[in-house]
Amino acid sequence: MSRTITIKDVALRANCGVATVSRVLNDSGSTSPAARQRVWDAARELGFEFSDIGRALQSSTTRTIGCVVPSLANPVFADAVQGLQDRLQKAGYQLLLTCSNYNPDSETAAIRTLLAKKVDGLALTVCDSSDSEGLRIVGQRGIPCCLMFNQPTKDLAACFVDNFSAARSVAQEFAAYGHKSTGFLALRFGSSDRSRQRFEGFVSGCRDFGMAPPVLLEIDEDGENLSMLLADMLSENSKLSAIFASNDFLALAAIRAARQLERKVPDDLSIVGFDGLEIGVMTEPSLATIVTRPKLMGRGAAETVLAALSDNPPPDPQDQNLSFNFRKGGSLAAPQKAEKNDDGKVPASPSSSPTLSKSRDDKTKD
Amino acid sequence: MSRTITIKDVALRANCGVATVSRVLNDSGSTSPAARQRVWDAARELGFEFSDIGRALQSSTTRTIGCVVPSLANPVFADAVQGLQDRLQKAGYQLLLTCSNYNPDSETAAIRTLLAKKVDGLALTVCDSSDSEGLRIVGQRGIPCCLMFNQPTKDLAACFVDNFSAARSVAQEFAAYGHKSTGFLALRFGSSDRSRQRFEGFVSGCRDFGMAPPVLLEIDEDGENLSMLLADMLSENSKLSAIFASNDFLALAAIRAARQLERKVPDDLSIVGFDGLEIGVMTEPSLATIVTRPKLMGRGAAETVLAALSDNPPPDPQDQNLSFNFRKGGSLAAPQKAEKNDDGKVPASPSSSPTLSKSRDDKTKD
DNA sequence: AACCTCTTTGGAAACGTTTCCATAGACACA
DNA sequence: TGTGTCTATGGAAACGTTTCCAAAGAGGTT
Repeated sequence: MSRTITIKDVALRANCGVATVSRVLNDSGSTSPAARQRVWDAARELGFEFSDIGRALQSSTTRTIGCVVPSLANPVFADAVQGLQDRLQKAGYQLLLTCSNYNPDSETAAIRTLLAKKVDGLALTVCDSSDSEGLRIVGQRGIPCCLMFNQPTKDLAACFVDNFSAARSVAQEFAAYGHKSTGFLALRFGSSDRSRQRFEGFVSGCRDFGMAPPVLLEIDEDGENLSMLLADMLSENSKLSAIFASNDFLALAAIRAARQLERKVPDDLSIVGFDGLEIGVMTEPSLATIVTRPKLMGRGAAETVLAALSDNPPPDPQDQNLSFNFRKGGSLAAPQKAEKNDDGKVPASPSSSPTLSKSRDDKTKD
Repeated sequence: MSRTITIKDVALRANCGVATVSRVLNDSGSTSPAARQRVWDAARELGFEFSDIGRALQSSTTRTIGCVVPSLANPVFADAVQGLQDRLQKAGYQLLLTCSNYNPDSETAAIRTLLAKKVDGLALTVCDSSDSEGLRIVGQRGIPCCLMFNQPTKDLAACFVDNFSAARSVAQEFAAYGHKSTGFLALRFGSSDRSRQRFEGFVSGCRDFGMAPPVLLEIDEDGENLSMLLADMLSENSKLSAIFASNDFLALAAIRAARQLERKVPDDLSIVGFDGLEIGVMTEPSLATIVTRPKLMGRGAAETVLAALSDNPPPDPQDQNLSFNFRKGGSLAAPQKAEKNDDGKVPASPSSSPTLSKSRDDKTKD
């Protein structure tokens, strides 16, 4: 196993000093044609490649950007990372990637590690941007950093959607369809401030558009026994006719759970998600949702960080607040007013009947 | 903006040599309690953190693994990366991630860059493992490396599924349903050897199970105007009743395209995918496909590389050849316009339940 | 021939670690 | 007191670059 070839070896073979080798290979400083030729030959013959470690040490720059996202399993984050990496690559930067698994502690640890690795900048999605140990450290280090999905903070830029407003508009849609009693299916607020902001926006919307305050169901990321929790929620709130889930994955899981409970979507229960995953239009029923642009968030974060690194003015903060759209879908409809008002409780038959129904219809088109 | 704190600053403040600081903070060598205390205090007061660059240079180890995948937009790769990163993180390694966008040249460039960054190991999905410049370089460098999705090569381990056999089994399914004339929808072979292997397996299966050689439609990754291409394909091959797509994304796109062409799936056209994306069970029709375990591939690759790094024996190569299953789905049925089979038999739906188009989901979760 | 200027060059310092090595002091034992 | 064994310590080298600086030589102008 041959020792790794350094600039010194090249210098030796080319019969010159290391400084000359560096100058030739980096095309900097002035060098004679003869020397250039000798160095090139030597480098080629030895199969020399620069070591970025030596370079990094000397230049205190790694051309590396750190990234922390909750998970790659959710396409929303995968897309953002893709956008981020595309843009960074074009600018000659590499991506150091870590997943926090929605855990604030791993998040902090991850950020620490990235800083120790001397990344030149950071693009982060944190559990809670308003209270993050990691962000605090980043702040005092003064290293270029852009948030993704999180709202911006006092000192940190962000590429994001206005969760509050978007969630509010979902309430408006529900109201327009005639729903009165709704629920919010949330990722634990501790692991996703987006979830909390959406809840708050939704609550605000429910109030303003004349609906009852939504029932809150906070669940873990893994979506463990969502079906049972949902059953409880529904049986305890017999009039509940619509659910807003804090992301599309949860919404899809809720549809599945509802099916197991023999609640028809959207006839018995309307469901709306958040994110606008592509797949939502191919499911049955198709998923009504807030459409966002994760890839743009990634790219935007890259732009922001790159700008900071080259001392350019940051992109217009206005442009970083990405727009959203509501997408209609088969999972949202008017409530069927079959049931009685107050006392007529719907006999919920929870886990006792695990049998799958043959859902008829099939003809609902999207 | 304060200069970055080094071990020297700590030494100065703690009134000792740098060697002592290093020993204390790394808990190596022997040190007096008094010195320990002074160093700890100094380090805390200065907010000292080690620089991994200095360490890397000196130890010629970066605790960093490089990864190249075609794209993160396909959940198959996102999952694999997630599995990879999870495992690596546990072992204290970071992930340097690059996407090749299915382009052999970017792939090579990416590998070069990662090597320059002195990654300790690599986990790669390459366009064509049998002919890859990047792999050649990796080979001569002798750096620990494991492929993902690609079949293993003479000198490189891999976590993979046997594409040939899996594709063959799809042919078998088609034949069992009574299809005679089929097509294969492929990613350009130049950008995905998986696609080629699946095609070959499918061809082999078609031959052995008494079907005509499949019509091949090779398309670009972006799936540009698939609808038109598919239209041509179908009009030129009027008897074609089933299509095998080289991945689920393509299959889903094909279903959409078929819908635009007013060809009903599966009545007019059966479609089967490859990968087993979760979402396939929630679409309408649900997607028949080969189910694989991308996350396991990622984890397996991590295990392999980590083993090599710690001089442990590599995991049993047997275990790295991951199993696959065929998943039934609404997108696959017997050809409808029973142009009578040559032998006059009515094609019977194979296996248990002949019911069409109901996703029997839920139990397939792995 | 003396003096400038300009190009080309190599030595050496610096970047932040770890670790080898030599030394100094402490202590025990004869 | 001399000798030997330990522990604790700091200086310095090494890792692979880049870049500052001084010097050497070429060539031109007086």
